[in-house]
Amino acid sequence: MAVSGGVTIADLAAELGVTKSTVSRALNGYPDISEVTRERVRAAAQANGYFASSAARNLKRGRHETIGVVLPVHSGTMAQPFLAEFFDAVSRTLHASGYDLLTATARSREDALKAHERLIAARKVDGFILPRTEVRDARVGLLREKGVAFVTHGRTMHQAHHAWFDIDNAGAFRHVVAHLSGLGHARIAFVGGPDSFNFMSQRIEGYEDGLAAAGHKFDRALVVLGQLGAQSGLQAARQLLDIARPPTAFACATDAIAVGVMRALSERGLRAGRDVSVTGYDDLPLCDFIDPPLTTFSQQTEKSGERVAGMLLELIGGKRPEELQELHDAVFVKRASDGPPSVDANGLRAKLDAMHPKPREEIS
Amino acid sequence: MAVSGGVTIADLAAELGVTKSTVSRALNGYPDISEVTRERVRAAAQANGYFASSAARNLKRGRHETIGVVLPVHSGTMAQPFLAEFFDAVSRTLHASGYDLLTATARSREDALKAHERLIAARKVDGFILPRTEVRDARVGLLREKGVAFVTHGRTMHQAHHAWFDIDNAGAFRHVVAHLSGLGHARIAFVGGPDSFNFMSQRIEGYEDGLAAAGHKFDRALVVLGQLGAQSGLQAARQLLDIARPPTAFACATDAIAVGVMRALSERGLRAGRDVSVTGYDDLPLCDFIDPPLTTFSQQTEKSGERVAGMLLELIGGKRPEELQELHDAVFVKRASDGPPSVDANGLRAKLDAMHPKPREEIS
DNA sequence: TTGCGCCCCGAAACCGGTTTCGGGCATATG
DNA sequence: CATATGCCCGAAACCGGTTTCGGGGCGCAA
Repeated sequence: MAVSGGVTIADLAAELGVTKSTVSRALNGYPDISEVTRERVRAAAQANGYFASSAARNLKRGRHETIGVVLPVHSGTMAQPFLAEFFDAVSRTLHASGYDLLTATARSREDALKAHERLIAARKVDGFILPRTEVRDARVGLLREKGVAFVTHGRTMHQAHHAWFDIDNAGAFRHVVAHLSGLGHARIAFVGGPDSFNFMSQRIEGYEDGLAAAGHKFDRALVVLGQLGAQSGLQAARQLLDIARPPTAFACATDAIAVGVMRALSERGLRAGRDVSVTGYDDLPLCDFIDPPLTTFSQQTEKSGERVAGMLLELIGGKRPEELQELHDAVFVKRASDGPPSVDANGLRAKLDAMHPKPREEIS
Repeated sequence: MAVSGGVTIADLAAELGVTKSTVSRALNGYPDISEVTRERVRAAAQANGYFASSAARNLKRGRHETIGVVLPVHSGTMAQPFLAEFFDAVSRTLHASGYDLLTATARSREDALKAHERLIAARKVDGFILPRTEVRDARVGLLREKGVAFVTHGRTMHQAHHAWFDIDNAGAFRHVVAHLSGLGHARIAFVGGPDSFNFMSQRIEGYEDGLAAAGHKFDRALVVLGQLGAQSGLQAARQLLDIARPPTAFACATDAIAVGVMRALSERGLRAGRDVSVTGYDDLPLCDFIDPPLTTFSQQTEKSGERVAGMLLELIGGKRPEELQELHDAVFVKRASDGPPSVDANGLRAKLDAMHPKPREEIS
């Protein structure tokens, strides 16, 4: 029931009356093979469905034509909403160069490190893609030490010394703060997750820069960092609506968080896009269908996947890491969850107090 | 920059003053090695970070300790909402037996077939997991012909002859129809996707059986099969709300579809859980946070992944496919999008006509 | 003391390719 | 006509393991 032994290069050579070396050279495009022989070999290979055993080839070549990605599944199940698209883009790009994708998952940082070490030791991969970087990321230390090729999806503390692809998270949040400020919001909250993630610290940075650019002063009380999921957004928003001068706009670090925030709003009788503004980030497929449709940012995951994979192939091809560093823009997707504030912070406080809504039952 | 050549078995043998064969046997648990030698070898391997090259080992053994899964990314981007969890479960299970997971993506049936053929020919994998089966699935034909081990996630036309893991989709929809009927609904719609998918045809079947069991007659006009995403649900619901006797309950084949349906309802001034009932299937993480929280089914993707991978390992281990066929139950997750009908079909028609709401702008 | 068997381990073949080295043959050159 | 040159291709080593075969040393019985 295992994979049946296909036709080998020796079989093919015997059938053609030549040696293995001739077959190998013909198929691999070596110049010292006559065109007629090459074509004869090609035809026979095609006819017999011959395909070089990757194990045998890799053994000699020292390459494996496989790249690895171990994806962290801790830190919330909503962690990788666009996973399929990203994989698709990566897979297709690698595929075009004859590479395959080996995936593993890790539930903790230690798991992730062990997974990388094992894959390297077993010589199963030629390089890695590192998704979801953290500011100080142990994986880059390990891979640099081992001398293994890798490109990160997101920058790190050591970004100067490795290949990376990143989205301009800071720019996106500068933009959204400017946007909200332009609509008239003076109290803009940031609802995010752990700032150990590089993308999160960048979004916070963009938020702060945006506030400064708009001439608003930073208020520590308006920043809540919980987890990445909706549950965390729900709790954060409840908390933010209870302060003396509540925010009239919520810049959320992820769409999932935004959905949680919107749920907290409806608990209090508020509606995003009318009473207050809510924005997200990710552009989940469902964003367009929730009520109101969520204003957010699109990551262009497809392009990201293509570039990350492409850059890794170039790196393996010999390009220097310093030449392989790309920053792309997130695109703002305007929908209906934002708008001018109906009242200012004090007015919102009064409105909330006036309603005194009976809180709904807790969401488990 | 490629994976640096690690320590080889020859290095280790030289250091220990024994031959490669001794090292190999010691590490692989052969009985004809003295305990002291075995321990000496183990210690040296540990100390030098020796790990057998998988390419070399596989070349001789004919196994690859890798299993493949090519996932279809056509048919809507929402196709695999629980992908990360599933991968995690599969990956961990395989991992525990020393196997790795090779993934590829396919944008069409032909792509998928080609991907399988290539992986087999290159002898990169020992077996496959086939996600998202179709009723007549070309992949099972190919793999059976090639004699490659595989287990499907979902049954097929040829289920008697291969290993499969499936969720009782029909049972779930029998259950939800009984539930809605018990609440008093007499006109229950089914909003689904292409019935070429095996899970879809099973859900339809369960829906029909449920209607029969409840004593309702099947009405072709209440079944709309579009695509799997929210957009399709939106359109289907619009259409269903326009018929003479509209449904008071919508049993949706996926959560994404249900979200689209709920959007159509709010367009017409209706609210799920109060005016009409809506149910989904998948239990997406966001289901709990949309308004109202969506009643749905959970697939227990983690257990699914573990079993699928486990079954494949057993199959490779020599077990017969006929012994590896498991059907599990989906679990009903009751939330707030369902309830007794406020009016019957005629009443709903009248209500809709009375409201004459100005339709909102189209969702792109 | 010799013979026999058992416990360990060394020697070498082998897996299926790639690559280095070298050589035969035809053609160009002196 | 003899030699140099270049085009093709065969022979064999090699990649890093696994596995088969065989044999040395030692204990034990005859």
